[in-house]
Amino acid sequence: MSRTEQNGAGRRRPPTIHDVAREAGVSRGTVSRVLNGGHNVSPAALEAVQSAIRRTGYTVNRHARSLITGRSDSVAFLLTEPQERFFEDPNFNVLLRGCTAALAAHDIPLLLMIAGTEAERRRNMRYIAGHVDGVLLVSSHSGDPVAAQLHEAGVPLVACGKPLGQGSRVSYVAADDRNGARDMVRFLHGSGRRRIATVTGPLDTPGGVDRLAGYRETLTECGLPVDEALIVPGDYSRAGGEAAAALLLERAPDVDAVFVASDLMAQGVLSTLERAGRRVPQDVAVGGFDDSPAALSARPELTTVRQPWDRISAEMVRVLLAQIGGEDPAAVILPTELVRRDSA
Amino acid sequence: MSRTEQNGAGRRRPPTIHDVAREAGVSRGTVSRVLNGGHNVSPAALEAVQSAIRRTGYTVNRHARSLITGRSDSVAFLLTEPQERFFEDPNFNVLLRGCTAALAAHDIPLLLMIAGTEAERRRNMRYIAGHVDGVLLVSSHSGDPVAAQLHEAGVPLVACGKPLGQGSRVSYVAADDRNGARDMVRFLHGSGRRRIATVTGPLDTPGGVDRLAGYRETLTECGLPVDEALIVPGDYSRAGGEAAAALLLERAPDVDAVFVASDLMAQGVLSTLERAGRRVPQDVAVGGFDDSPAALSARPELTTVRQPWDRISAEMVRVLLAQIGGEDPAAVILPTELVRRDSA
DNA sequence: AAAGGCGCTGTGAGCGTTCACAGTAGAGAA
DNA sequence: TTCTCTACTGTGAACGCTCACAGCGCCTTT
Repeated sequence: MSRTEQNGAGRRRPPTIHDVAREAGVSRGTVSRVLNGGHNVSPAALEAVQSAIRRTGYTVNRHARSLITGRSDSVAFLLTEPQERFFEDPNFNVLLRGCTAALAAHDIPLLLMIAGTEAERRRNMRYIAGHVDGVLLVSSHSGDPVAAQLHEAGVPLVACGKPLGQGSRVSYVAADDRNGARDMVRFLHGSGRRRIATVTGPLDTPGGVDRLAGYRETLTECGLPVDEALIVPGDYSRAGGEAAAALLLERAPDVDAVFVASDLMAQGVLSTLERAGRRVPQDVAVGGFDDSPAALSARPELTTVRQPWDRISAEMVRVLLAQIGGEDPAAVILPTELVRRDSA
Repeated sequence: MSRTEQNGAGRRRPPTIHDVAREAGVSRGTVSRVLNGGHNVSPAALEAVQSAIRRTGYTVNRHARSLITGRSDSVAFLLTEPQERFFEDPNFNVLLRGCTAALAAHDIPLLLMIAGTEAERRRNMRYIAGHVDGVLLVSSHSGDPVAAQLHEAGVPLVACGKPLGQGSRVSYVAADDRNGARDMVRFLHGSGRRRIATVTGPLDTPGGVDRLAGYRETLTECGLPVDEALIVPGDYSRAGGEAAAALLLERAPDVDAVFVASDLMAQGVLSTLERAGRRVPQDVAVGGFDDSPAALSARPELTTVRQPWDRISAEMVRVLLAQIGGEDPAAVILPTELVRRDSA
């Protein structure tokens, strides 16, 4: 009966550190020490407290703890992309999942915040300052002032992808876009292609810039001329890929390979090429970038450059936690990998 | 100089309710009343406090508030699907975005928790009890005990999709799967198809069961026999769709339409059909379900049944907040809509 | 034998709020 | 005038935790 009243549907107030202390026959202080690493606690007391915790089903009240420590033991995942891209891009799923899991291993919950509109951005900024220990930032457009604002406010911060524009020392983790692009172009060249075009990403994103740079360099390196007619701007979207391919076919009908800066755009390119009667890969080879699920759902399946999203998320969390712990900002660049399938 | 020290990079401790009270020339109590609705506060005091808040840049310390109120003013989005589905299914993005936005409007942050493994599940359960005001649950498999556990623990809870199996009164929001399926089958029949097959979802999910039920009913209603050879089980994955279609062609080569219980599976069906030399929609009409981005990236573009994800997320949040506010659990079923494209 | 150090323990204070209560002043009713 | 009621205001006491400090034995050293 009293048991039922304590644990049953009655929703009794949860046990506190006092209850545990009484149950274990020690003081609050000792329980607290056990909770925070167990230093300077005798083996007997340690055992007594741990057993009492188990018996009472005690869980630390994080609000009370945060109130005094000033830490919140939580982290925000902040997305400042316009929402469309979030929907379309399957990479975010992987990234989000990875970050959640990596944080969970440290018992740190992830707060998801999306700042599409200006109002949302303001709200999130207000929330973050003082309510969150650090921020995992996903925002590639250089016009985005969020990174600078957070950095200035002294909030520990790790960006996914190199924050373009500002020279300020903010941490980031990124795939090696430039070398990934080089691998792909080198591969296309190696398979005999000579009129290699590219559909770029937005040129106000580091990915867009670096992949294009890799493309240019490799062409020169291979002794091919860099023909500006073969360089078509894209926006990472499927529709953008379709339009870019149409423009490309018009400007350079003799194209025999396209390096597309994202898989989603590559899908669009494939679709335009098909409608134009070009066979892939026989007439035109198509190389993507990301190795997202879109690469597998494309027909033919995409030869692409794999971004190591699992490692990226793990590194982002590692760097962020280190920074929260007082270490200096850091930049991490992770290698990509060429994945051969059917489109090139 | 003193200003700089207070607001600059020095990271002074943030203003508290005391600072605001002093600045406004009132007491803590009055400031608190302003913060919580402003009842029983004179216009003069209200104005003074609001101005003081603006001048000091005060933000309420949610930890302190939570400590005394017992509320956390946060909500968990709990995903107990095995991770693969989360990655593949573009619907989750829309749902997640919708929930985040709807909660943000109430200034409530969303904690993302993923419980793929048993360890993760235990950790999350421990966290949820006492740290979160309510849970938005995404988990369709009936074997999942999480819903029951949470409900028993008295945690306000809204499931996405009807929790199968347990009769317990837990809130949920779902699309009208049965009627959606009926609309599609009726449409296929109306366009002259007579050998209408179906690839089902997993039959331990409510969506799988109800869509199949709608299929069966409508066939009978249209005076068509229900041929068990035309009913092939699927698993909501693209690969599952490919396999199901292969099996179907073997069992019933004369099939002239397929109602597929998800767009992703429909992509797989399309791909198998193409390889088998069947033209879509001329030889075989294909209808999907979800109207996810996958429907648009399919070739031909999928005729499908649109699930109102934006409304689903909004309703989930509404029902959850109502329940946190003390109202009774509720079930909400939202209508679907047939979207005509090229595959049927 | 006294002094010093070390390992362990308990205690008080305080983190920033909200809530219940008590108190004040002014308006209206008797 | 006096009383009551209402609208507003201020004050102490929590909420559950961590942290700094002081105290107490006990072992080692001089």
